[in-house]
Amino acid sequence: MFHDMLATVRRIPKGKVATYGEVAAASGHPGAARQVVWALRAAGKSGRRPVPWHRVLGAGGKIRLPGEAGLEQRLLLRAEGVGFKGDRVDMALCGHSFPAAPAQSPLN
DNA sequence: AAGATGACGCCCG
DNA sequence: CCGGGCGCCATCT
Repeated sequence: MFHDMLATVRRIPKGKVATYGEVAAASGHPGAARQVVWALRAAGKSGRRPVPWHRVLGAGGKIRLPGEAGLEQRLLLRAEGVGFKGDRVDMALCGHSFPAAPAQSPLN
């Protein structure tokens, strides 16, 4: 399950970002933003696949990561060329638009 | 099975 | 704009 979230997060291109809610919806689990969190947490612990966790933000482009991790995330994003609006990420510029990938409906 | 946890999201004050 | 509270959903103990 969290695998879906991680897969979606991995699809976020460099220089772009997405919110937990977006990732959840794009993963086919709308409303399961918390599962994205859980997935990223689990990924950071067990999995250590190149999951661009830093490209995942809270609604409005707010960094929800506490402590140094949050600073780290900001640095990484800036390093990728993500535009910032003060402490917030400029979603209007770097907000990644998912191809609407409903995991249940590959048909289209 | 019930209770607790979480890097959330949105409404209200 | 910020803080607080409640709801959501999957997983773990």
